[in-house]
Amino acid sequence: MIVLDYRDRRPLYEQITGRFQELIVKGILPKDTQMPSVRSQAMQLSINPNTIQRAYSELEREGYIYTIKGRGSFVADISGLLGERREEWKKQFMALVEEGQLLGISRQEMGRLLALPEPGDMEGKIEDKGGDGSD
Amino acid sequence: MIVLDYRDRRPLYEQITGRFQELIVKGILPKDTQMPSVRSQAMQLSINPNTIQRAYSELEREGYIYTIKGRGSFVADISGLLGERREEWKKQFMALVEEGQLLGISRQEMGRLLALPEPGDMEGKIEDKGGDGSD
Amino acid sequence: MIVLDYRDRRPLYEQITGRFQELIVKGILPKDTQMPSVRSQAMQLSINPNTIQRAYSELEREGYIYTIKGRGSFVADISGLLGERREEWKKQFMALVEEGQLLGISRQEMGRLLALPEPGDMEGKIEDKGGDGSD
Amino acid sequence: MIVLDYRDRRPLYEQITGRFQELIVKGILPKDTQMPSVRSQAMQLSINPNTIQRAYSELEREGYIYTIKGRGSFVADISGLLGERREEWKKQFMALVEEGQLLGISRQEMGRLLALPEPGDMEGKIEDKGGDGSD
DNA sequence: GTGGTCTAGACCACC
DNA sequence: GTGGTCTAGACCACG
Repeated sequence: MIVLDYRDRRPLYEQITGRFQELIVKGILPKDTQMPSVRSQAMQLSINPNTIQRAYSELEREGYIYTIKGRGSFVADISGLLGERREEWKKQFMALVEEGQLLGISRQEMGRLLALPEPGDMEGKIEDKGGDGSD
Repeated sequence: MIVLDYRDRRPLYEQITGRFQELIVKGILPKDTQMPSVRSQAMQLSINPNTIQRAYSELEREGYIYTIKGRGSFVADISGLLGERREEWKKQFMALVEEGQLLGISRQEMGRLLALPEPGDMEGKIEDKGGDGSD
Repeated sequence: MIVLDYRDRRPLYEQITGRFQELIVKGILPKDTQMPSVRSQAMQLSINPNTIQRAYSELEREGYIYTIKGRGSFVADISGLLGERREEWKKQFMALVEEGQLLGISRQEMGRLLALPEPGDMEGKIEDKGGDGSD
Repeated sequence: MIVLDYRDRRPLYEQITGRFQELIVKGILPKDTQMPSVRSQAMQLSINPNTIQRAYSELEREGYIYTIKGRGSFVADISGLLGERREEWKKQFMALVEEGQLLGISRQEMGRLLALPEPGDMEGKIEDKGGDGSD
């Protein structure tokens, strides 16, 4: 379910939280689904349990999962949460847009930025990083 | 040069800084142009000199103008500043866009938000507000 | 037994659950007492049976009542439940108090907050009052 | 400035964030004061830098400090923040109080809880901690 | 030098 | 078994 990209400059824990958020928001992981245990997930990705722990802590702090000590972590009910979050996001977005205009960036230009694919999305492309999987 | 909008919910000093930023960024006020003195500007707008003072302080803090004691305030050289600012802004923008996608907001939807005029911008237009369209 | 307050901003079902919780906690409705049927209660309050249904579901989920299909709903044995709940509540309370102190709110100030009646509490008293003092 | 209490069951990083919050809220550490570096603070307390790192991350997330990479962490301007936080806190407090009343806990009883010294507060008295004033 | 991330391995409390 | 905390030590990017 989770794939790590070591070429991505974002930290691992952030890739993990992002991916799980996506799965939860899209409903692929429904409410109350048990998350993989910290240790099993760490083994499956061949990384340190602490990294998973950190990712899960973030997810819990942001309301995407809830934790019962000794039992595990579970997908939270985000139905109410999402609406609020989106409103909050829109406010921030509009504020940033206005600020950008003050810097002389036109809305048209912003539109072009939106159309851009995310950097790092087509990883293999030009340089390909050479040694990649060396470790 | 500056017009205040008392319907705007933003504080006056913010309207003023915003407007001056725009004028400076667009090159209408070129580098080293002398800014109107605090007192004259205050009189011209019929507001308290403290408000102008605060606006100028903000502008100076943000690097748009510089002040020589006893002489007045002048438009700063923003050629270098602007590039950095824009880069910084773009980073923030792209980060916010990605965050929005995680909340399930499509880039298309963001585009629509961009197309919308900011609220408060057209106050005169829609309701027509009586005679204000005159200017 | 139940009085609705349409001036209250809380949803009706929440007013109902709250009131029943009070009645059960205070022992006015002892263990195994049969609850009014959904339909009769709805009629008595002149509201939609779904609202009562939802209130009862909440009460059941929280352990205040239990339901026997085809027979009705009955007040549960809360003797054990209440102790746990209270302990849990006290933990939360003490945690919140400490957090408040970190924000610079003194315990004395908190005491004053306690002395205040909650807003909206007296609305019913003034006008309607009705049978509330009955027990 | 910071003293750790190993008898306290709270995690170390939480003791540290709490103590710094207090120092910042009380104004003992004014705005823009540089925080001790992660490594120096860790050495001074004889604990692992990761623990300090975690504490500082929390403080930054909560708006008490800001960080400039490669430069250090600094006390943030909390003047605006505090008011909002307190309002938010009061809402939570009043909600919890109401919930407590539903559980049959009187406001008087809550008042008594407020008067209680925090548990773990007196520990130092008995043993006196020995020679802590060393620095 | 600074903060930030990650690993490896340990111990605790909870259920 | 589960999550949560902590240590020790490493490497990175930034300035």
